[in-house]
Amino acid sequence: MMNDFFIGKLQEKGLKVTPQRLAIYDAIVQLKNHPTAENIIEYIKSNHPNISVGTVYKVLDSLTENNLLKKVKTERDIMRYDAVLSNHHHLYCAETDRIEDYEDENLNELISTYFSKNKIKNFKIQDIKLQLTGKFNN
Amino acid sequence: MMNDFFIGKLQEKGLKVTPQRLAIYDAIVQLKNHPTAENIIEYIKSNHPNISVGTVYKVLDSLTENNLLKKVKTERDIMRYDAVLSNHHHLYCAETDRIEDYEDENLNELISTYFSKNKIKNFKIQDIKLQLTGKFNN
DNA sequence: CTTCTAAACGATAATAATTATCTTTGGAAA
DNA sequence: TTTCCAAAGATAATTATTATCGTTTAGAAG
Repeated sequence: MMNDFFIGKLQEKGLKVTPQRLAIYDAIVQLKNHPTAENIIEYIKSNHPNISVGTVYKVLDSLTENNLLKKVKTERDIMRYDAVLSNHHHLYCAETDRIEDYEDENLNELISTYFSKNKIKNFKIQDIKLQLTGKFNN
Repeated sequence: MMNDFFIGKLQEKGLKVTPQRLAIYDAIVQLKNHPTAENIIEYIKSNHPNISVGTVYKVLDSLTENNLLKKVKTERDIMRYDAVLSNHHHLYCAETDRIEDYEDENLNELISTYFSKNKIKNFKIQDIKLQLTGKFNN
């Protein structure tokens, strides 16, 4: 089951497995479009009517700190969250604020090969992320 | 002179050339590290003690709308601004929040060639931006 | 050089997202 | 069962940003 991975990760990090954490994580997985805190609250409201806004932010924060989630930043000043942890890039439409994950091993290969041949002076790369801005056809 | 370019751009866009706009633009150019609105206000306070916070935000907004500035987003929820308009990428250190511009025509070439051969289905690319996270050596 | 007017500014209030504080709770461990 | 602490809930506070609105000013026109 999907959540077994997440439960395992929580335990591995010494974080308690709580209904709130499960619900929030599940919401991010279900809400494909890299939801905001507000989206998440809205989504889980039916099952968890009493969840506190502060709790959602705290959970998002601790999960991010523990690398169980990633923050996604856009042009707007609202933080969004991503449950996909594998190395991937983002397709972003500025008009609709839609974000989709884009995985491309060949591209990663190409870029990291490039940088292994062309070092940047005074900078040690830890992560390379591509933001592809444009328009979705559907 | 540096500002002639900017003044020309303002006029071209039908925007009035005001001391505030000149000061704000100059601040962003001088403050190398992609300043926040607050950084800018702090910087120009000596010459323009009476500048209003709202004005700074409005100027940043209209200059961004008119493509005289670019917004730069980081993990943090503070917007930062960039006066360099040529196509470039960013080197970003999450620890120090330092951001440097990174221009690399060969890399741009490499990536755009890749995407002209490998189209993304359902997505039309308008802009490709690389966020290189890591550490500066100085 | 004056006049005129929309654009821009300054001051201030308002909003929205996020964070902090403080109390309560629930479940693991003694 | 009692103790203990991480985590949740409620609420207040903060922070960046936006909106409002009266006043000023850039710059075109006379």
